[in-house]
Amino acid sequence: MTMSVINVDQLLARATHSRPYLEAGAQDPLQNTIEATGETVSFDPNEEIYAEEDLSLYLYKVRKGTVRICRLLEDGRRQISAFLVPGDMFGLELGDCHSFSAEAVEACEISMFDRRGVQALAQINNSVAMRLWELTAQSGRRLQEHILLLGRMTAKAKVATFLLSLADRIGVTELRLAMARHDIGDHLGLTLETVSRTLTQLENEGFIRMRGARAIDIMNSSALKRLAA
Amino acid sequence: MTMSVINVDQLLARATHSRPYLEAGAQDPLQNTIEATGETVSFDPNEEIYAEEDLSLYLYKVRKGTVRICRLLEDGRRQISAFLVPGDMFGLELGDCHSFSAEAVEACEISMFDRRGVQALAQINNSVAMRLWELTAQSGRRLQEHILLLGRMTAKAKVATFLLSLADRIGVTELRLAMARHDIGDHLGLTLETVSRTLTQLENEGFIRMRGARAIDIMNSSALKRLAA
DNA sequence: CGAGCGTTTGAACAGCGTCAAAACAAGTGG
DNA sequence: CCACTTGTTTTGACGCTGTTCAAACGCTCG
Repeated sequence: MTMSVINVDQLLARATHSRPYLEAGAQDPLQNTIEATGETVSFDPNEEIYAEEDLSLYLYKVRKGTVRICRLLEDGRRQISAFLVPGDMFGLELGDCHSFSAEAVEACEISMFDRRGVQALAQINNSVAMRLWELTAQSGRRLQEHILLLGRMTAKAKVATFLLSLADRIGVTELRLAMARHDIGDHLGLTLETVSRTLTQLENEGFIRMRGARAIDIMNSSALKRLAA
Repeated sequence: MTMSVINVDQLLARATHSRPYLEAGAQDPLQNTIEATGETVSFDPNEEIYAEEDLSLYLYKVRKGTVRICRLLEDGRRQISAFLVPGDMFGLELGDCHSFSAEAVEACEISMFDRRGVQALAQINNSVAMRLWELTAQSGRRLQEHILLLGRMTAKAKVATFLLSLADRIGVTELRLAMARHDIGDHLGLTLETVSRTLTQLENEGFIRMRGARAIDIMNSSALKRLAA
């Protein structure tokens, strides 16, 4: 990974300039001001973007590829709280340190914005502050949904929900999974073996079709939804 | 439950007045401006504060008692994503509708603030906007921790973690549980029977002592922490 | 072609859920 | 003050879902 650091003053300057434009009705001030300053950086598969306890220096946006947000326990257990796909932002946390790590699942391109610059911008530009809140609130809602899944669903319902939400977020029913069974298991609170068994079961029952382990076609979306409930 | 509605203009007026004060270094603008306008309301045990899909009209703060945030599935399964204790705020969500319901676990006193007023205030007062973001970010971090618990912990570790976090948030090692075994189970992704069995097991092993079902003393906090990990 | 992962599949096991009953607590009315 | 009711908690027996351990299979890439 290589990158050049973004200048805070530059950010603030852009913010000031963009103000009249924003007041004229721009939809996403964060898009318009900050994103333009972001430096896009490449990460290799399984490369760490930041670790737990790392200083929180940047706000990130996925351009290409898939990112996982993880917590690790000493004995090797891992929980992936979310997968992020192009368009998703991450890295915005309370305090100066990350409480979770972020890793590239596959080769990724990720835009990085100076966190302090963004926060300074939020101080003077209310639309930016509101947008930051929206981002955080949206991720909160997803976490709530995931809590329901982890706490109250069977393996079958978990996998079905996972496939559907992935299809929904990407916008296609022919999925190419970027992540290994192991990653899916650590996301759904299952072992990789259970994920594998459940997928073959879903295939045998006609809900999905697999063209190789990573390419999954959803054959009957509404029937899958019934499983997921 | 009875209450009088809060006036938006009143809120905005207070916000304007409080500005010089805030700029002089107030710690929590939300505290100083909005909270002063809140109407405190009483709820009975198990009374619903708001339902899923209800219009999101207020921002709430727990004064006394305990609140649970729930999701329900058609077949009766329930997931409690959080318990809230005095000092916690809730009800702040993306969009105009709630995606979760909130219920009083025991008799509660809760302050309510007009949501639109708060948001209007956030538009003109940046400290308020930042505070709203902090609230959301903090609840997000708790949700992440809970995801780790649900996905990767055994029943024993779940219950141990629950007791410790409750003790930590209340600030005492002699707990009086406001909620039933059933509520705890729906929070930890367990059945009420498993919660009960696990508690008696923890008592037999000397980690806790029970003086009646709802009064639990943590005898060995550091040993309990080791279980929780 | 062979080495190294990732995936699938199998068999045995265990943790937790389910069902059922009993013990307990708290409130109600006689 | 006691009998009765209702809801919560505990305890037991049993079974199922998902884990663990192990082996075979199949990609992908030197």
